[in-house]
This record gives sequence, C-alpha cells and structure tokens, in this order.
Amino acid sequence: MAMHQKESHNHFKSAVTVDNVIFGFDGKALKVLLIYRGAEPYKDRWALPGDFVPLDENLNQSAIHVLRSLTGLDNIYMEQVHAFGDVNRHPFGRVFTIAYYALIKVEDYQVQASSWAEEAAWFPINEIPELPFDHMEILEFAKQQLRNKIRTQPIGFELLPKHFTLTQIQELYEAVLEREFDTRNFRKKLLSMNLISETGYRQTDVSHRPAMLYKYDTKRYNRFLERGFSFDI
Amino acid sequence: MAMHQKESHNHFKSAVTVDNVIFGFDGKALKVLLIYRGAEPYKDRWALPGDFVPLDENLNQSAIHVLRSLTGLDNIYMEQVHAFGDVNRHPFGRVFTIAYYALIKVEDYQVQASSWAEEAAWFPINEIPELPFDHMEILEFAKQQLRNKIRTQPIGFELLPKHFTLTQIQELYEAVLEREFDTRNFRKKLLSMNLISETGYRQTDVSHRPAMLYKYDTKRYNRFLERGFSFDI
DNA sequence: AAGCATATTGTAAATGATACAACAATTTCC
DNA sequence: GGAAATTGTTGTATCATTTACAATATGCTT
Repeated sequence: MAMHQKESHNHFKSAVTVDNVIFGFDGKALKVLLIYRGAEPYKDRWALPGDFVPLDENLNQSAIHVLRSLTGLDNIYMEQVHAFGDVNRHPFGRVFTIAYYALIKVEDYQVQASSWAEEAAWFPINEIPELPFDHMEILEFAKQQLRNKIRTQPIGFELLPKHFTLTQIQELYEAVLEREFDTRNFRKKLLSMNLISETGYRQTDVSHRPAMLYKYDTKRYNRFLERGFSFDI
Repeated sequence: MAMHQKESHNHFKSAVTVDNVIFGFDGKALKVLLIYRGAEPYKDRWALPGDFVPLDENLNQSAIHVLRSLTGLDNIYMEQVHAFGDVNRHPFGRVFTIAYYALIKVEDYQVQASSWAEEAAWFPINEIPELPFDHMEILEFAKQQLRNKIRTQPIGFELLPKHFTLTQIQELYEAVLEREFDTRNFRKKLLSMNLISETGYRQTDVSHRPAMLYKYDTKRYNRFLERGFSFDI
C-alpha cells in the first residue's frame, strides 16, 4: 500500500458500490429480493439492490443503509460475502463492488420508495431472471456462503418469524440446503442443542393438529458460545 | 448501483488496494511475511505487503501481482478474505482494501526487490509487531479464515514441502489450530482419506529413526471432490 | 552394545449419526 | 357424531465415527 504522495492522485479514480443479496423464506422456498432498475446502466432490468458507497460513509454502514432504504428494516443480520473487481464489470468506469447478504423475516418486510428502485419483488432462488453486471456470480457466492454458514451457526432463525414450528425450521433448512432431513433425527438434534424453547402457544387456523410454537433463545446461545460451542446441523 | 450519469463522477474518487497475508510454516511455527515500508504513510514500519489496484488490472490479478513481486512465486494458493472500508483507515484519502491470504512453501521463497518494500521478514504469528492502518484486524480475519478452511479443505499441504512426514503435517495442524492432536488418531484419520501417498523415500540426516516421506496426491483429491467428498480434520 | 530419539501401530469404549413407523390431535366431511 | 384426512410428535436399534490410551520399532550416537 506504499506510495509516493505525488503518484497517489492517480489512484483515486475508482468507485465502490455495495450490492445486497437479501434472502427471505416464505415457508416454501428460499427467495431473493430484486429491484427493477430505474436508472442507467441496465435500466428496466431486475438486479440486486445496491448503491455507491459515499466518500464519508463506512463500508459496512453503507450496506446497512442500502438495506434500510429498500426495506425500512433495521437491526438485520448481514454479512459480507466477497469483493468483486474485474476491470470491465461496470460500463461507467472502474467500479468495485462489495457484496453482502442479509437475512430478513418476510413478515416484517415492506418495500420502501427508493431513489434507485422502481419496484422490488421476491424471486425464488431457482427462478432468478438474467441479471446484469456480475450479479449472477455474486448471487452464487452469497448462496454458497449462506449454505456454509447456516450449517455451522444458528442463523436460520433470522429467516423465521419470532414464533415458529419445528416443521417450519426443518423446511427452511431443506430449502436452503436443498436436501431432506429425517424429521425425528432433525428434531432430536435441534432440541438437543438447547437453543430454542417452547413458547407455550400453538398454531391456530390450521386444519389439522396444531403444532407447538417455539422461539429462539439468544441467551442460551450466548452461554454456549462462551463455552466454545459449535452448532452443526 | 443505479445512478444518473451526471452524479456518477462524484463517485470515482476512491482508491482500492490489496493487502496480502502471506503465511508460511517453518516446521515449528506459523509465520507471516511482513514488509518494512519504504514510503509514506507509515514509512519505516512493518506492515502487510500490499499495493494499489491499477485501473486496468482485475482485482484478483492485482493480489497475485503483489505476491509475485515480493516473492517471485507463481501458482500460489490464494484466497480473498474480506474487504475493509472504514472512512479513515488511510491518511491519504478514501482507500478501500481487499485482503487476501496466501500459503507458500518457505523453502521456495526468496525476497525480491520491490518498489514499496525495503525489506521483508517472517514473523511468528504470535509475535507480530504493532501494525499500521487496520492491518492488525486484517491479520486476525485472515488467521481465522485460514483456520476454518484448513479444517475442511486439504490446503495444509500448500504450506509443506513436496515431500513431508506425517509428523510435519501434524505439527502444522497443531500450529495453525493451536491445539494438539493424538498422533495415532491423527494419522489414522489422515491416511483414511487417501489423499497422500508414500513416496518410497525416507528422511535423511536425522539422528534417529527416519520417517517415511509422503506426498499429496492431487488426482485422488479431485476424484473425491467429484463424488462430493468433504475433508475434515 | 546400550542408550537415545523419534516413528509407527491397534483396540476398546464412548459418542454421534442413521434408519425406520406407530400413535396423537385437530379439522373436515359425510 | 363418527370416520377420514392431515399434520404433529416421539423411541429404539444399528452403524459409523471419535476418542482415549502405550508398547514396540528403527536408526543414530556414544
């Protein structure tokens, strides 16, 4: 990173954006929130939500900002995925992008007006339209990282309502990991981790035996972390 | 990432650098290659090797370039770690950095003259001097990522000579993961993966029973990968 | 030849993963 | 009101993996 002061001005000619892969789960499929671009380049195309990082804003803050301006949501689980910086990835010049993914509870979500999105919509992870820039590659990276992470950290709860059934969480894992789990074994393992507890409430408005509602118990998770605990499903 | 053409010029005022955490293993400790900075800012300080990303060079290529210009080495295992972009991380302006780590065989290494490094030296991972910028944080990220990766992918071999003993590889894992392994169990597990094979040669110049030399068998690894294999130590 | 240093190897016990199906609770339909 | 339909809930036996643990082998040095 060394440089001579004289040379250094040549370097300050890049732009940096953040792009967010916003995941949601509707009880059936894993979905991604895309925006319909209202400005060039690639106007009128579905794309990942993102924006330039202002010179006076920290990178992470910028990612949070994009998420909030689109969804109105705060305090969301986000994680950086990868930086992409091929020379010609953006038609307007040298634009690096840092990709993040976010996990949101779709029930909490409502689209906000935004300067760069005319519209936003959820797309099932297996029915994504053609995306501009290198957004398809970014999405692949994010999906893979989500899969790795969800197997070793209890982040799946971020995609579920506060109160959820054991069937719901199993279906979430099956959707994300694209494999099936044996119900008895899945529940045995999940419950043995002592990370979720019964709420005492049950499902209502279902035309069959109502399932017990559970909640994720953050305190217990923190206690486990201190003891060097590792989550693995 | 949308923008109006008129606004866009405001955004092209950032610089982007790559910083490399170059790991080596000398048979005893995990080490990191630092350079002694020959230019401002932070002249005459030990720091991670890095450089600005030229406008006409891909990001990944730039990381490879930094590594080669410092070590003369090519075809090295490298992986992106994380992007860092706090507003004030660099005194000369808004400079984002993308961190990479590399694994090299110290036997192959020889320092090259470089425009930005007066000197380079290996530092044991537990005896790192105070580093400028956010390099300490970058190093922590890289170390953590190396640990995660080395447990699930057979990348440890990148740090060893082509021919190595089972004791050497065990000591490498112990150094990186900062824990001890039971020799019998470690060997049993490693050999059961069928990723290394005997060379037929033995150690020489040791004043005790010479150990069998093994080599990493890439072909076998690739066959395993195709079948959906997972390495785990 | 004895001593030193590291290399090499097996077994038993405990733990964790997998395979597998019957009964329970509620609603709906007749 | 009872039968059918639908999903929820739970246990056990087998198999595979991980762990704990120490004696013998080989080459070198003196």
